[in-house]
Amino acid sequence: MNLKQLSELLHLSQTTVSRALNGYPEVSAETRRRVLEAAQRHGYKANSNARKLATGRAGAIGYVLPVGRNVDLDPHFVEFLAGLGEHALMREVDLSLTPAPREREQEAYRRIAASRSVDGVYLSSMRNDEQRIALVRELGLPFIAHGRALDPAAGYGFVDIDNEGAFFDAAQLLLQLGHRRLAFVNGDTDFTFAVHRLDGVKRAMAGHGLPDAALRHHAAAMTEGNGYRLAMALFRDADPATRPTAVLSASMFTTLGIVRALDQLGLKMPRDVSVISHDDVFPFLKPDSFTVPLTTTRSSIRAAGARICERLVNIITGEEKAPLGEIWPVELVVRASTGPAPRAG
Amino acid sequence: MNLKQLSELLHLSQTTVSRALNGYPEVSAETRRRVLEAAQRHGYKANSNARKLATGRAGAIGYVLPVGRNVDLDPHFVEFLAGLGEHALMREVDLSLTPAPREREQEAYRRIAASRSVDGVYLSSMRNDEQRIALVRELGLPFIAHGRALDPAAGYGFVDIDNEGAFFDAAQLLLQLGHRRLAFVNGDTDFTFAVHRLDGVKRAMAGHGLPDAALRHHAAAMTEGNGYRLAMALFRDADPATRPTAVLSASMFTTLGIVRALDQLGLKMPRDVSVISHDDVFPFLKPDSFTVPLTTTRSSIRAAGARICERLVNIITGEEKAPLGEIWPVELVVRASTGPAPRAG
DNA sequence: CCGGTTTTCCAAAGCGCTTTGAACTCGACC
DNA sequence: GGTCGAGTTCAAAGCGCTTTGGAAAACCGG
Repeated sequence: MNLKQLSELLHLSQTTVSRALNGYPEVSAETRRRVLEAAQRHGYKANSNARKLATGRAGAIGYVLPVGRNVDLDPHFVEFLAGLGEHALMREVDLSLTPAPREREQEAYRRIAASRSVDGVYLSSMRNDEQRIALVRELGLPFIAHGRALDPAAGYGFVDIDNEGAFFDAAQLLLQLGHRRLAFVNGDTDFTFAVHRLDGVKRAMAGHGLPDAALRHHAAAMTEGNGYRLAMALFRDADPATRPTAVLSASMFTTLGIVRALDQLGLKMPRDVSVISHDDVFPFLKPDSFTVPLTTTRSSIRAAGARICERLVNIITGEEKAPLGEIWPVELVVRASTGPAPRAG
Repeated sequence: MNLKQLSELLHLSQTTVSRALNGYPEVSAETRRRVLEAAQRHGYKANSNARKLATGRAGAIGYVLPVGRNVDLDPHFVEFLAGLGEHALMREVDLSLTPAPREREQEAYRRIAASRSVDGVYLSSMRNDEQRIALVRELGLPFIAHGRALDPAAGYGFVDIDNEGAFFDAAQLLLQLGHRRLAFVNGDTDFTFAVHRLDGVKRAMAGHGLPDAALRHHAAAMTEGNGYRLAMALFRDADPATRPTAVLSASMFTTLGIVRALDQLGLKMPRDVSVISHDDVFPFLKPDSFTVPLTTTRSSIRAAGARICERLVNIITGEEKAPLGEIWPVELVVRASTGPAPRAG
């Protein structure tokens, strides 16, 4: 059933039927009722491709999905997607994923832009050497970033969390508890979020007169295995008098590994080691259900997904005309994994 | 730049340019070269919506993304997506996600079908009372299922793993090791995979003369918290003479909780309790990096994603004309978490 | 050199929708 | 009675591509 058939059936023009369906005012109430009723009865739905062609709007937002043999999608992506999806539903937009390996990312964006298959895109996993912003700008593709580039010369829309502040607060708490030998199991510092977090920790340390070099810092992919390995390297065979007394962890997955290593080495939280983890709020893995409930810096990535979608749609429709950066505060939730530093000796 | 402009630029008709670009034979090598070169130079890309309208093909596969306040997307979805994406890239199809709450799922499929925004869909998380198969059939929407309905009257394409066999093998191993009191922390038995797994465990038990009632079976969402809670319920304050000596776990997340509970209760694997977990192969959480490496039933969900995409595209193009069920064997990987049952007493 | 292929190219007709510009109806108003 | 404006409806022109049904050009053997 297409528009032509429906309009013939109703003895009306396609114009009128189209307008009745799309809620334009210049059609009588009675006609609209008839049209709606007939459309309903015959299960008529406008062909989305025809509509897209005619209007120039795609009714979808895009994302370039990084794929490749050794690319692991962040598991938090699914939470982000859930948030995005919830809002997308309200605004009746679809989400179009274009898979692309990193080296063909540019090409993918160009294709998206030229083929007009989406109305806008969101960028995530912002890197230090971020190229995409200039690219999508050049392409005239409306966009919003989840996270931000290092370069503060922003002028584009983004939603980010206050990574610097979060890890400042976390480190600050540890320092106030008397810890002086801190370790930080960070994410890959090619990404800006990891850089910001490191900055936060350093700032807190500087505030207590500690040099950057006093921090045991490790950057790696945020997997359970890496958390375990790094914690083992830090604590196995380490002199209790010089080993770290507190660990900051960038994700619940690394924390999982860290906790496992501590367990195995017989180190107790918070007696021997205090631990603070970042928590993106992942329903399958909750910090308060750990044996020793974890102190965390908490920020819902799902909420971020919803907000990203909301703002991107607004940017596309023009409701948001001068996109700006938005930085969310992060809660520090103190639970049982943090405590006073063990007495020296 | 559109086709018309490009063709004028080349002093050729749109027909010829279109054909040159799309690899049709009726165009001279020289002309094709010129066209390709010009298209390249001016960055011409066919408008995807126009093309879709003209060809009737969408160049995308669809998925109805379950969303809602209390719906948690399975974290494995991201791995599945990675696999799907890898193949989608090769076949140059996009992935279109249509968010929908469960109660408006039907509507979403109808909309997808009527608006022809995708060429086919895949279904996942198959339920016992699966309605979607009949629906997409009625809608004439090409589809493939990840997993399968209970009803063996198949006749549709699916890719599933041998859940029954996997858990039969796992239970069998435990039984052969002398375990007689088994517990099974299963996933939600509204889903068929959980039912199949339970069947497998029961079959193995029956083979050893054990009644179904001898199994401590618990079905719940596969979260770390649930694993912990259920393991605690099984082992805390339990008489060592009657408590389970082995636990089967449906996912690495529940296993995480189970292991935590055992740790906390001072129970050692495999001395006090043997554990076998199902492992979907999640790079952020590996069974062989556990303190006690876990015996697992292993099957890559990423590989399944790739295969699903491959077959769905084939079904759409008609290369696969009589879609059939495909059931993958599951490896049983024996590591250190399983051992002989503790001596009675 | 000619009729018949084969190769190469083209004009025009869709695909199914939106939207412009015009027309038609009808009561109101002067 | 004529004009005006509001309220309805419509025909037709796109949107940018693919594809059908030729036609022109080039090639071929006889």
